[in-house]
Order: sequence, then C-alpha cells, then structure tokens
Amino acid sequence: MTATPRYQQIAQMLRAAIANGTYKVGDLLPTEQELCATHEISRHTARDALRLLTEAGLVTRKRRAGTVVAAATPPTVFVQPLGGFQDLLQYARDARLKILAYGPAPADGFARELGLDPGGWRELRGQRGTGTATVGLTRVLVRTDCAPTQAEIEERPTIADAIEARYGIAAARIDQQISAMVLDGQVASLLGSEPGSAALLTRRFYHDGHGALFLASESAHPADRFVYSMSFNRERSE
Amino acid sequence: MTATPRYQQIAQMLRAAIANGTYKVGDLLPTEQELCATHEISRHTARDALRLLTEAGLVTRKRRAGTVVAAATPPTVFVQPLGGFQDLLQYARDARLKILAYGPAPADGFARELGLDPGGWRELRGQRGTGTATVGLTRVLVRTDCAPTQAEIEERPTIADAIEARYGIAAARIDQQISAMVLDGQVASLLGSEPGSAALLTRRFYHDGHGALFLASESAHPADRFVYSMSFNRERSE
DNA sequence: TGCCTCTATTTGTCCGGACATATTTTCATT
DNA sequence: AATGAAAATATGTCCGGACAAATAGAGGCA
Repeated sequence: MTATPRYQQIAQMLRAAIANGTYKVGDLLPTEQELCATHEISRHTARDALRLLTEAGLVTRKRRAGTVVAAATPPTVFVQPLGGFQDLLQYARDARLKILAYGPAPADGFARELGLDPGGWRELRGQRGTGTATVGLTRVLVRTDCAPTQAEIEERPTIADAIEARYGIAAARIDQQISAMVLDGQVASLLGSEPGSAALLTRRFYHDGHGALFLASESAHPADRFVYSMSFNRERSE
Repeated sequence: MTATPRYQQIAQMLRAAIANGTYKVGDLLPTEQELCATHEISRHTARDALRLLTEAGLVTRKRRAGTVVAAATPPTVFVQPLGGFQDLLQYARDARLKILAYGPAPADGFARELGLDPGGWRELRGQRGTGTATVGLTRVLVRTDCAPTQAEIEERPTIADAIEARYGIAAARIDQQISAMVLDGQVASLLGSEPGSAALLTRRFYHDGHGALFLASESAHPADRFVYSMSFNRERSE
C-alpha cells in the first residue's frame, strides 16, 4: 500500500504544491515543526523530505528565516557533464600542443583584441595535433601571475591542467564561444588546408573562484578534420 | 577548533582515503557500525558522512552488500546546465520558425543523408529569425508517430517542445555536433549572406527514454550573425 | 531617527533506539 | 550435487530527544 517511504511522499506533496502555485517563488514553506504536526511525523522525517527539495534546487533554507521557494520547477533540465579540461577541448587523447612562440603579450596582439592590458599577460601561439596532422591553431593568453613554463605546459594535456598543478588555481567557470570562419591563405597553409575552406573558431575564457579571468584561448579547427560533439542528458528528478 | 561538523570531517577522511588508494575502486568501505565504533560517533552521523560520498558519486550502497567505492575521483568536474530546448538552440527568445515545407521525407533528402529509412519520417524545411533577419536555415526530420501539425509547431518555441506537449515524448538525451561550412550561392541567398562566407552547422539528435531517435535537425547559421555560447561551472563538492 | 542588544525562532548537528527490507550466506533437505 | 528454507547482516526508514548556531525581529537607548 504505502510502498513509497513517508518522507518521499511528503516531498512529493510539497513539490506538487510548489508546482501548482500553492507556494510561489519567494514564499515560505511550513517549518519543520509545522510539517511534523500536520503530517504526524517526526522532525527527522520532515527534514529528509525537505532535504530532497533542497537537493533538487527547489528551495533554500536558512536558520531562523525558514524554507523559501527558490524555483517553481527544477532549475536545470539537461546537463552536459565534463570529466575535465580535455573533454572541453575535444582533441584526441594523444594530441599534443606544439608551442610555436611563448612570451610577454605584444601590444598589438591577442590581448588587445580582447580588450585586455597586454602588460599583465603572456601570449602563446601553438598548434595542436597528432604526429604530422595538425587539427588546430591556437592563441592563448595566460595571466602572468599564473603562467607556467613551457616545459610545464608541454607535459600536461592542457594549459589549464598545468596551471592547476603548478599554481593551484582551478577554473570555477569556463565560458566558451563557437563560431565559424573562412581560412585565409596564411592560416590555411599552417593548418595544411585549402584557402577559402571553413574552420571552427572556438574561444574559451577560464575564470577563477573570484570570477576573475586568468586564461583565454582562441583556436581555429579545419572543418574537414574537426567536429565539436556534445551530449546532454535529462536530469533525473524522480 | 572543530569548526567543521563531525560528519563532514568523517566524509573528508574517507574521501582522502579513497583518493590516495587506501580504498580502491570496487573495495568495501567500513560499514556504518564500524565507523561508529572507530570514530565514536552515532550511526546517524556515520550515515550523514556516507550520504555525502553517495551524493558525490564516489560510492554506491546496497543493503547487506555494504558500501563499495565507485570512483576514485568525483566523476564530473564541470556541468553545463540547460533550462530547456531553447537554451540549446540559442536563438533569441522572439525568434520564430518560418516553415517553408513540411511533408513526408523524400527518398533522396535529409533522411538518406543520415542513413534513415525515409518511410518512417517527415521532413521539414524552414528558416529561423526575428522579423526580416534570418539567422538560420534548418532541415528537420520528425518520426511520423510523433509528428505534430504545422500549427502546433509554429505556436511553440521549438519542435521538441511541440512534441513533448502533443505526444508526451520527452527527450532523454540530445547529441549535438557543431561544425563549420562555407555557404554556397543558393544557401547564401536564402540567408542573405555573401557566397563563400562562413557558417556554423549544427546537427542535433533527440533520443527518447529508450534511446531511440525521434527528432533530428541540421541548421546553418551565418557566422557574422551567430555565435554559439556556453558556460561551464565546476560542480560544488566541498 | 538610527543604532545597538537581546530574545525568540528556525534550521543544523548529534545522540540514542527500533524495526523494515533487501541480499548474501549458511545449512538442512531432497 | 542441487535446491530451497532459514539465519545473518548491512543499509533504509522512522521515532524520540537535546543542544548549538545563526539571524530576523522586537525592544531599548542615545
């Protein structure tokens, strides 16, 4: 009869009440004590129910303030999980970064294009590929206070990994923009492609825990050799 | 001194023990009773600690079998949350789909390119934009047993939304591939772009709960009008 | 009015216990 | 040896209680 546990039943009732507007966003849910009284359950059971709602992101709880509705529906429907920086780059596992140049950011270089002061950054130019096949041409800006050496970069799969290993600065947020471009003669020859062919252009911005940018990159990938794939899964919410 | 709660301390100790190989993947962690005895805590506290590890995906628990290590490191480091189908498409909120053609899939059309039997699918051609500005040219395949009418599609922001509303078929997994292309004369004129300019090409495959494909789309977006942006956040694991 | 302190309230942590349920192991039976 | 019943065991659910910590709100004070 009562196959589902009590605390899940309570949680489901509250979820429904939130969904149908009985409790609107910003409203206060009943306190734990009130739930205990109205449903004749122990405080522990009430807490378990509210814990489910908290984990789903539907409510937030604060001492003395109570439980307030944060969203009428579970905030995220789909998620794209990433195992690490390599999954973001989507190069083959054995693709290596060949560094062509690495030094203080020139005044008229990548930093200027992004509206950054070249003084505080180091610029790297390189190409990525496996063996002789080049799959991407890259420009990178690294903040000088967390710039690894060339050797440290080359022994890690990505620059972000090198920074995390060397300086302990971990990316908290990464913004990525993908657009398309037509290869001009110079870039095409570096990539071994036909001038006038298409390429994918990815820009990535790595932010630390304070939201400050510490790493930026721009890469061109010939369309005939590179497709950016991603997979989204619907979150289980029961 | 002991600012952090006991159960979080225990969880951290276990996390560390898993990370440094004291417990390897597949090993059994101490039972709740053993944790109670060794750390002189109540079973409730031990359970709270193990709950944290379970939520992080580090361990799985089964009655009688105990707690086994599922992964040495938290499985997902970054997540890209999506609120719905519109976030995937990344068109402006007021962008509308103008349907140019909608009917049974022709034998030599999009279905053939994807290796699908044209008999079971309906093909749609359209363009998306706001007012007069066209931002994308689209080909879509819809499985015939869940194909909405043209009116149903036009009154919803996306075709996936229309299918979910009309047939109750919700996408469980969406695969997306992004590549680049050069616009030829015919497509360029439809999009109002220069022939030979670059465009972003997105292919999306929507799968239902059984993993079966029910919706596929291919869209071309002029690079000068469209950039695909995404944001990844590091998962909080504490 | 503005600022401060104090209090009451609500959630967070932790303890103790009990029974339920699923699953493995053991052992008796065939 | 194969099968099936029973026991043992680890987690899941639920109850009761107690104190701690944070903080919104009331009330007092300048």
